[in-house]
Amino acid sequence: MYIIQSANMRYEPEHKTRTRDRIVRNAARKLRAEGLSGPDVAGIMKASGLTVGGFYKHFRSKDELLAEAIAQAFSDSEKLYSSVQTMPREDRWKELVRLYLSPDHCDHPDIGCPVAALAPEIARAKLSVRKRISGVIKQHKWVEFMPGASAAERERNFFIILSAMAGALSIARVLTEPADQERVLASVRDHLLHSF
Amino acid sequence: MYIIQSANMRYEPEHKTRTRDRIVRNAARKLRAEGLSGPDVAGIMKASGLTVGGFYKHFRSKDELLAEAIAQAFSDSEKLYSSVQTMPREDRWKELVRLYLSPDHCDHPDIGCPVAALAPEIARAKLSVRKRISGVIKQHKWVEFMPGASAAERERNFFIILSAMAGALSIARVLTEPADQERVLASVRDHLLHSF
DNA sequence: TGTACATCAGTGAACGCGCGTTCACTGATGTAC
DNA sequence: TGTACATCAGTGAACGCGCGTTCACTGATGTAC
Repeated sequence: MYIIQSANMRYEPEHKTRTRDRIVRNAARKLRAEGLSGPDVAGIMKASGLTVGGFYKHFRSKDELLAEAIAQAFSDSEKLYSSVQTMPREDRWKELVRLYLSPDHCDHPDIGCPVAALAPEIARAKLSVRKRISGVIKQHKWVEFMPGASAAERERNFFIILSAMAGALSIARVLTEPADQERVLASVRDHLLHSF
Repeated sequence: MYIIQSANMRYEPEHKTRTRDRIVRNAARKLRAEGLSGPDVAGIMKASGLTVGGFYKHFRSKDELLAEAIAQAFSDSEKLYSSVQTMPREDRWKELVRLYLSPDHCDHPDIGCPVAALAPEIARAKLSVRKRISGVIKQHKWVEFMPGASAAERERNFFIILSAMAGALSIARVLTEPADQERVLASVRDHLLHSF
């Protein structure tokens, strides 16, 4: 047996990992802004302060990056509204609804919910990607602070609330008039806040 | 002034119009199945029984076709559930919800609702496309048989119901397990049917 | 009635550009001896 | 201490393929005279 000395590196040992992570995070943003077929490899590398050629030192293909970037977008957005953790338990989902259906979220898809930004495109992705994201959705962190007495009820309400919110945001983003966007967001917001 | 005789044509006068229409309808289906950047010009023409070269006798660019095909998808799907017209007025929206949130609709995006299939991609399209579709959504035929006493209330309920349905369908289509898909669809279906 | 010519939807090969991927190279840092 | 060589993240030019677009052509049908 040989012990591989991880010596002779001109960067710290975590350097490459951090670079890779930076590429994934930039891709996760670009995806939500431009869609699954929007960003190109050169652009993603440039946004990460690198040049094209180095890409394949980190990923086997663009597809491999996309799969990771989609998952990254979910884990970004799961944590996005961690501010609701400071509220009384039974009010958390209401604050989440208000934040999700805000004009601010509507205007910033790149750092927002990937369901609202990408769901139909993910539905058309390779089976392996859909499987991974199926798991992410079913284990979603938001489920735990949904309204409902049982776990089953909280899961049903999670599906209902996420569907309504993501649908509303997708539709609002199609509309060109800010006043129309707000009518959609407000209708769904009021409905959800009075429904549970 | 010259009177242009529309003589010397080897096809009936409506021939070219019908061909163009066929291309648009095929594109409208392919779009919903494969996304806005999915179908290629050659494939759309082939699906219409033609070859690539002829495309530019009908459209100035692929972009021009896409804009029309998106609008076509909306008008297809507006009429899709005309079967509900035979029901008592106040039950129509309920039947629409049942049909929209059916496994059948989930399995056939190509002939289904373009909001569920394309909304986030349309949101990223050119302003002219978004404007056109904004109009289509605000004038949507489904508004008239939504629950609600006033026009304003029916519009709010249209936004709520469409958001929830389109969101649910988009999410269900991401999920790989049919049983999970049905849990999402059923949760939202039950919620909507008991909410108004 | 026949011949020359115009029209035009449709054909399919060719062109050119964008973009994913490859590859020879760089330069900084390490080890061997 | 110095010289030769290995390692490896990153560079940027080049390659090649897919696809939107162009273009010369076809062939069926009409008109002119």
